[in-house]
Amino acid sequence: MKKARGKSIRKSTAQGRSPVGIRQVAEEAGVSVASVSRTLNKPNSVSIALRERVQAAIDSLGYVPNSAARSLSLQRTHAIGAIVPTLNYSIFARFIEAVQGKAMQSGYSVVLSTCGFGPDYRDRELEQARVLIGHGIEALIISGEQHEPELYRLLHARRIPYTHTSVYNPDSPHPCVGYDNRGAAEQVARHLLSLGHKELGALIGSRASNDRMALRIEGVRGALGEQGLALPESQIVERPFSIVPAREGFRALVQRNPSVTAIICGNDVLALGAILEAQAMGIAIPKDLSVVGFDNLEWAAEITPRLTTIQVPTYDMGNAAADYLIGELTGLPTSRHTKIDVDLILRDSTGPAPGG
Amino acid sequence: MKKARGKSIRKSTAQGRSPVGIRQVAEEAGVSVASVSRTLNKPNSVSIALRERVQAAIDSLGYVPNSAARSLSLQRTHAIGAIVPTLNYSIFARFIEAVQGKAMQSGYSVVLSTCGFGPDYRDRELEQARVLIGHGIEALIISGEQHEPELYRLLHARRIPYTHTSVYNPDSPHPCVGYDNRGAAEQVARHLLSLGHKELGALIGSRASNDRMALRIEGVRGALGEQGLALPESQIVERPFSIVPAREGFRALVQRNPSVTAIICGNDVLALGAILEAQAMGIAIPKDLSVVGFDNLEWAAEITPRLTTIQVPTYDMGNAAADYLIGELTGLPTSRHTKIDVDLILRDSTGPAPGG
DNA sequence: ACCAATTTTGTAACCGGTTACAATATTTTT
DNA sequence: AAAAATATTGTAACCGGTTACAAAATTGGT
Repeated sequence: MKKARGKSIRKSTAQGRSPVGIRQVAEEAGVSVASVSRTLNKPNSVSIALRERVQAAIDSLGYVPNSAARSLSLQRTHAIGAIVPTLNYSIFARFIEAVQGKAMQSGYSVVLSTCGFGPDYRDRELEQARVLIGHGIEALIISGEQHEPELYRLLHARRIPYTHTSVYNPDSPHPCVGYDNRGAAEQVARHLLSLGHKELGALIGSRASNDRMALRIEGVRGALGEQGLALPESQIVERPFSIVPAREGFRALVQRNPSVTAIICGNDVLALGAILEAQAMGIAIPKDLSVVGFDNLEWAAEITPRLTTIQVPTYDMGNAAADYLIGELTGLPTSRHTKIDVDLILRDSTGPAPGG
Repeated sequence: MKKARGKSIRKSTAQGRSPVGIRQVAEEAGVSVASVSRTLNKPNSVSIALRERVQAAIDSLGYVPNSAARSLSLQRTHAIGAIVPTLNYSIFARFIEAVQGKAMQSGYSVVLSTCGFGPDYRDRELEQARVLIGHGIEALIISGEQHEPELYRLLHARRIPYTHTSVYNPDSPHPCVGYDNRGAAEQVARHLLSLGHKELGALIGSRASNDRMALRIEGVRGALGEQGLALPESQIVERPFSIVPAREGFRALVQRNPSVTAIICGNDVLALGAILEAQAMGIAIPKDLSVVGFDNLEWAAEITPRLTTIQVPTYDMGNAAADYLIGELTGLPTSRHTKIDVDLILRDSTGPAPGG
């Protein structure tokens, strides 16, 4: 049963990788494989003469280490996974960019997936997570705080550090890096209340597939409740984060609730849709109606009227999330719950309630 | 010199991975490792009884295959790399989203990097590419057609398939999936010429760090040249792709060249900046001045005036790029140069030249 | 110059999968 | 029922790095 697989005739398929391994380098340099490995990984533990000999061999053979072998041996892949709903919204794009930058600084790569904003986002997320885990990620970033229990089971079973993002919940058993959605929405509502608004409307994303939206509605209701006011479901409209649906949603909302004097939007895109449609309908902002956004996208300060919105330091959040996970992976002290501060930016899209 | 590394006492660090390997599963199920591997990879080659026994063992032990070992053995990582200038511009974000979706369908993961829009983008790109290659990517997507020669050397040495994107150049020795930047710009210029415009301005990104911009200027000059017209450097302004610099650039451009009646912008964000600043300056669009964008971002049809721009099917481009590389990797027939068609969308930001 | 302490280098056993080949079990053919 | 063809299973040698331990070489002290 003994047999020797062709060693001299290496795989030579069209796609064949370079047949230069550490052993070839060792032979070329006339040293042992250990010395080559050491030259690469801790050059100081090796004499200068040997180091130079090895380096020459590496250069002449064009040797490049095999990452899979290295990963297998070290039991480390140096890959971090991230799943966001979409990249097509600049908040997430910027977030990922920050994560990637931080990760790279520490020698990690980012493997990316998106799960969409659909009602099945949890299943899709789980599916993506399986692929990422299958790819060997050492840590995982997920968005929001509603996820399949199976996802957590997978992560725990493999002891993969992870963190929620875009949410801050110090009481959660899960780590998180994010902001206080409820508090931010409260702040928005209080601002409107202070301007004399009593009847609010909300143009948001689907709560069923975006837990941040649900938290923000809670926040609005909390602030209203303090004044004995309420936000009935009929004054809430859920629409996808796109301008056209936002316009249509805005129209439905104000036509159904003519007494509403201010609209809280789930993000700046919805707010933009609201403003555009209001303009088309001849509704003056903020004279007839106030509009508040969320995220403070680049153009929020440039449109007319300039948009009152919540400023989210997405880049900081990405850095913090990456820091947390890398800290966990390298055994550094970390805190499970990181709060990212957001600010209400007052601009021209909010004003006193009409006839207030 | 003989020694046995503890086999019974596996690594048990805090970060230690699950010690369940294929051999443990085999033992639990009372079969050989080959059978376990076969159960996982070609279930049909194994009897039902054995398959069920193995599956039970896998479930009871919570076995998850080690991707590094698999990669090492198969000499495949199933990872594709992608480097884009930034994710913070929806064209690239959508592109990556498409690539990722396609890749996942074929069982590949996407490892992502950004290299920015700075003058040093080539070096940063090379650096990122090194990391990605070190991570074991099997193919690489890069943006545009200007790259460090060293990058190509690296890719060729490892026989890593790659493709340029956002550019279409059938004469290039390099594969590409993209559109004809020169032709698209020609089309834009001809449209303006047909409206009677004779003095054009260009508000674009840095040509030095974005080869697409240079190609488009060539296109504009080509179309103008046919009519004996020209686009002097003084009528070209380069600015970062952000609203604030765009506004400032627009102002500089029109103040320096009062006779310009139409402005071709490098993308829709620059065009938006131009429109906003024009409005602030009391310049009527399109009556006094025509503005054309590029990319047809979501809001281009929604702003006032609706933006005339070039529609780029970014999603298709991402799909095509992924298809090309996966085709290369799996030995399918592919074509080196894939053209993505773009269209000029005529809207309200362009009109007859004033007094024409 | 001689022996101990220290530094440098080499050997070979891992990491956890895949798979060629051999051996055994089952089905089909004669 | 025996022989031949086919299907199933097992053994162990890979993939290409890292590193514990041993051995060799160098340095230092007296």
